[in-house]
This record gives sequence, C-alpha cells and structure tokens, in this order.
Amino acid sequence: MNIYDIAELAGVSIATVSRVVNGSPRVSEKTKRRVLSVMEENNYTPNVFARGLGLDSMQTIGIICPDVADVYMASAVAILERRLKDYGYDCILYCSSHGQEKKEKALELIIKKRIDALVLVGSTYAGRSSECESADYIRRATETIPVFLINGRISGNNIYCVYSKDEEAVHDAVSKLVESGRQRVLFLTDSRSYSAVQKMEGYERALREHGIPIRGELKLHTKNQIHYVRDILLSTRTLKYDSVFATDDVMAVGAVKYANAKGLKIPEELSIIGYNNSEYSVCCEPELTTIDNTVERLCNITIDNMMKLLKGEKVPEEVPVECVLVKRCTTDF
Amino acid sequence: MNIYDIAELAGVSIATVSRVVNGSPRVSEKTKRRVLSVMEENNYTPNVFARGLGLDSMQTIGIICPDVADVYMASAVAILERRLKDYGYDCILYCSSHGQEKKEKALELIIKKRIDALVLVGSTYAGRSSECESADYIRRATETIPVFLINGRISGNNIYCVYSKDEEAVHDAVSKLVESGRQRVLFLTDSRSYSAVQKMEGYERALREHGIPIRGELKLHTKNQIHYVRDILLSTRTLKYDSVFATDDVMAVGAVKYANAKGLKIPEELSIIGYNNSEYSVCCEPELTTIDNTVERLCNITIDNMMKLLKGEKVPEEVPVECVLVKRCTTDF
DNA sequence: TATGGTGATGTAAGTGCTTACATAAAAAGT
DNA sequence: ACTTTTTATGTAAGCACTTACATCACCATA
Repeated sequence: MNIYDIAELAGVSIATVSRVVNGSPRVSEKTKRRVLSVMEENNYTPNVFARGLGLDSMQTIGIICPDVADVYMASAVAILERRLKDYGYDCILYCSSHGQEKKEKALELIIKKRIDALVLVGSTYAGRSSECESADYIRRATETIPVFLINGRISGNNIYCVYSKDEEAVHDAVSKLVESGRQRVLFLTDSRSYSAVQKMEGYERALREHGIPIRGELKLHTKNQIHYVRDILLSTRTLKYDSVFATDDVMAVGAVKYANAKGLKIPEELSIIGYNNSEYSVCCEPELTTIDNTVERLCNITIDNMMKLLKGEKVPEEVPVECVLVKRCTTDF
Repeated sequence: MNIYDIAELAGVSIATVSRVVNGSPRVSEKTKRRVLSVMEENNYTPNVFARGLGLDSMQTIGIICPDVADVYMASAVAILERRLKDYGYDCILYCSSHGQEKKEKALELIIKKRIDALVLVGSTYAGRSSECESADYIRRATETIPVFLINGRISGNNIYCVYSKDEEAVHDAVSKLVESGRQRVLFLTDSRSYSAVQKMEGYERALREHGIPIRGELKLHTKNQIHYVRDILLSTRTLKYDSVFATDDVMAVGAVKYANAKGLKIPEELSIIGYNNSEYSVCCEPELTTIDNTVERLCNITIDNMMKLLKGEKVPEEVPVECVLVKRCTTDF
C-alpha cells in the first residue's frame, strides 16, 4: 500500500494524495474527503523513510542522559517525552553512562539518524572544555543540529543551555547551615558533572565567606546509593562533622540512616540537606530538607525554546533558573 | 556529501561504495581500503532514510511504557536501552500514561517508523482482552512486527510475553503473613494493570486457602506516592488491619510512615510487605520486606529472545520467571 | 588458441515520497 | 463574450541508497 495505490483508488495523482497527507490548503474539500476515506479504508500510513528522504526530517528528537534509572533524570526524560509527543515529535533515547566509546557511538548514531535536535539531560558532558572529554562530540553534533543542555553548560554556536543556579542554591543552603552554628559540613557527591562542580563551588564559597577552612577530607566522593553511603559513614570513624550536604537526596537519605543507626539526633547532632526534592526526600524519618531545582521548569523551558528555534525564531542561549529551598525536618532553620 | 561524491573521489562506482559500506565480500582489498579512506577523510555517513527505503529497517526498537518517571519502569528501560545499544539498535521511547488517544497515536507512530520490534514495559495494556481497551492496537502492531510484553500477557501471533510469577509470589507472601497470625491484610494497589490483577488474585487465593473472608474495604486503590498513602491511612480511622501488602515499595513506604506517625510498632502491630525491591525499600525505617521480581532478568530474557527472533530463530511465546522474597524488617518471618 | 569460469566492478532499476513547475479549469473582472 | 486572476490538479525531477544483473578482465584448462 503506497501513495500510488491510494492515488489510483481515489482517482487522483500522487501529488494530490501527498498534499492531503501534509495538510496542504491547495486541495478542494471534496477530493480531500475522498482521499482521506480511501486512506482510512486501506489503513494507509506514509513511509517515513521515503518522507524523510525528501524532507530530511523525521520529526524525531534525540535525548541523551547518563542513566534513566536515576529518578531525577527519569523524571526529566518523562517530561521531555510527553511534551515532545504533544508537538508530534518522537524521542530516541540514549543512555551514555556505559563508557566513553559508547558515548561517541551514541552521538554518531544520533546524528546519522537526521534527528531534528538533541537534548542532553543532567549532563556529565558539560564543564570546562578541558575537563570535558566529550565536548568535541557535542560540537560536532552542533554542526548539523541544535543541541540543548539541561543542567550543563557549554558555550558555542547552536548550543542552548537551561540550568538551575546550583552554585547559588548550595551557597545559600550551606550558609544557613553555618549560620545556625555548624562548623564542619560534610559534602557528599557522586559525580564530576557540571552540576556537581557548581555545587562544590557553592559549598566552598559559603565556607570561605564565613571564614571556615575548606578541608579536603570533608569532601566525600561516593555512590548514589543509600546503603553505600550509610556504610561508608559508619565505617569512617575518624572523620568529624556536624552536618551533611549531599548533592542528591539518595545520598542524604544514606546520611539519615547513618544517623539513625548511630542514634544521633537529627538535626541537633547532625543536620542534613539533600538535593532534587525527589520522592526520596520524604521517604526517610525525619524527612529531608532539600533543594528543589525544578526539573519540570528546566524541561519546559527547554522544549519551549526548542520549538521556537525549529520554527526559525531566535531563543536565548543561556537560561539560568532559580532553585528553591524546601525546608523539612533535617535542619533546624 | 553523498555516495556519489565518495564514488567519484575514490574513482569507483556508487555500487562499490555501497558494498564497502555494507561490508560485502565482493570488493578487492585494495579498493576497499581506498574507499574507506575517502569516506574517513570526508566524514561521510550514509543517510539512514535512503538506506531504510531500500532495506525497510532502521535498526530501531520501540519501547512503550506507562511512565518512565516510575523507578521500576525506568530501570527496565535503562536495561533494555543498554542491551539494545550493544546490539546496534536504537530505542524510540513512548510513555503512554497520558490518556487513551495518546496511546493509540503512539502505536500508530511507532508502526509507521518501521521499527523492527516493540517492547511494552510493565504494561497497563495487558489483561483479559475484554478488560483491555488497547489490546486491539497491539494486535494491529503484531501484523507488522513482533511485540514483546514485559510483565503483561496477551496471547496471539507475534506476541511474546516475559513475566514474573506475581500471583504466586503474592500468594506465598500473604500466606506467610497469615500464618504468622495476621487476619486483616490491607491490600494497596495503584493500577489495574495485568500485574496488579495477578497480585490481587494471589492475595485473594492466599486468604481463601486460609479460610479468611475477603473484604472489599481492605482492598485500597491509591496513588503510588508516599505522602498520599500515609495521609489516606491516617485519615481512614474506621478501617481495621494488622498488616499491609502493597503492590509497590513506594506505597509500602507510605504505610511505614503511617505506622511511625501513629507510633505503631513494626512489625508487631503492623506488618508490611512491599514489591519490587527498589531503592525505596531500604530508605525507610525499618527497612521493607519486599518481593523482588527481578526486572533485570525479565529484560534480559526479553532482549535475548528478541535478538533470536530477529535472526529467524524460534523463541517461546511465554516465559514465566520466579520472584524472590527479600526479608527485611517489616515482617516477623 | 579457444573456452569457460571466477572475481571485481559498473549500470540501472527500483524504493515511496515531496514539491517546483506546468497545465487546466473555474471564477472574476471588463 | 473575452481576457485576467485564482484555484485545483497533474507531471516529473529529485532525494540517497541497495542490489539484481550485466560486463569485463583475467587466468586456468583443454
């Protein structure tokens, strides 16, 4: 069943069928109806390949994220997918956590497929060009299609970044911690992504501004798993700290479980702040004070800008978005 | 840069270039090298559309799931994506939770794209044909491509199901609950998916076998959100129960929070069992006894079978997989 | 030397669609 | 009634590739 069959059955030319399919106004109401009904009867759908050949677009957006199994990224992907579908786009998903070669391959493939744009979620790609091994591949992609970074920042042509003000948010939160009397803030992180670096900088600035020395041993690299964090804290007996700042709620929950296991009072003996305001922040006892970086807003802005751009409008290359501190029970402010 | 340019630069015909691209053996070693080097220099990659036009395959698999933001499904999608990428396939992702028309559209689109196969994750699609509004669309898909259900069951040509033995797992778990003295088991569920129905049946069978009457008011439909469940339990004061079986860990955590809020001793005054053995099961205090339905295994079996099938081998239409009970602290067995 | 076989390469016919341009028909203006 | 404009439809040339079939050169065998 191809366009020729439909044309013949409807007694028109293939051009007319094509016009009907593409909603061109240059078709009379009568023939449009006839063609549509023939299409309906024969259950015809145009072949996307042939279509793409002519149009060089397949109404598809590529999404790359390090790991969909991560709740934060999964929710971003879910939002992106939903909005894109509303606009008639499909999503090709790539997870990039599986080694560098894989990443390169993903980008290559994705470019080959003639997707219309690329979104990088919660990117480990970002960072200063020197730190960032795969920035090259992103730049290569930008020669063909626009690239949107959510919570990542690379400057360059055809790159659009929407990110939360993590540095500021962490700075403010850690400042409150310090101002409420904490002197030794343990910083837990699990990655070296752009966001992670920003958070670290916010942490350090807050300490500096309050005249507290920055201690290397208080910056702990760990896995984003509850038990892993709990166990590591239980086993490091020499480390002294009166509060914890974690770059993800999951690690913060690990800290809560550590405190509960040791019988430490939260927040009196140990204050804890998480990040992302995910469902994890309300699963532990006491519930986490955390920072909401409003993924939903970041995603929506990204999609809005993308649609504008694809329509030919101009859009800003950088959109910083405010975070909000969600006060719950693991801090005393 | 197309195949003609490469052919000209390499001083061969487009057929030869095509043969090199497709790794045909009918090219001399010498020209192959020459063509490859020209391709390399000019950074040439064949256009997938034109290719697909001829081959009618784009090495793409469609994945449909109700909601990637759900940890369970997200982890399934992550595993599927990773394995498929290893095999050189791309994934087109569709979330189908946004109403029936959307679902239909998703399937339509996905079929149009000439994907090689379709995977439905944790499907709300499944169930007896009568209960299942969208089974029709699945069947329509099977006319073109094989469809794989993970934790769903529809019989039919070109449909392959891999599912965990939820009925049995729930039956066994609830039986233990009853045998340890619980008489009133509250059943929490958030969907009417195939799995949900199976779990319900296991619950009822266990009660029946122990001569305990099945009470409608003890089967509670709720949302899969911690606070939602906690609040609903806190507000329903007339309902009496000594244990909770939840069809997802998130709801079980809600029950734990309810018990903690009311000061009920777990498991003495309230036993709780969750489902999925997700990270949520270890985030609360005490940690959840839960059922692991081994998503990873389900996904791996699905991919193995898919690859076999696409190679032309025969594969079983139904693969039931055993669940395992993970004992932690919210039960006394 | 003629004959057939073999491996390397080229030619050309699809593949299903879009769209610029051409044409025809109808409507509007004179 | 006759030209001009507008609207509807058709024709045909791409789009970038694959592949069956044709061709050719070359070597081995008779």
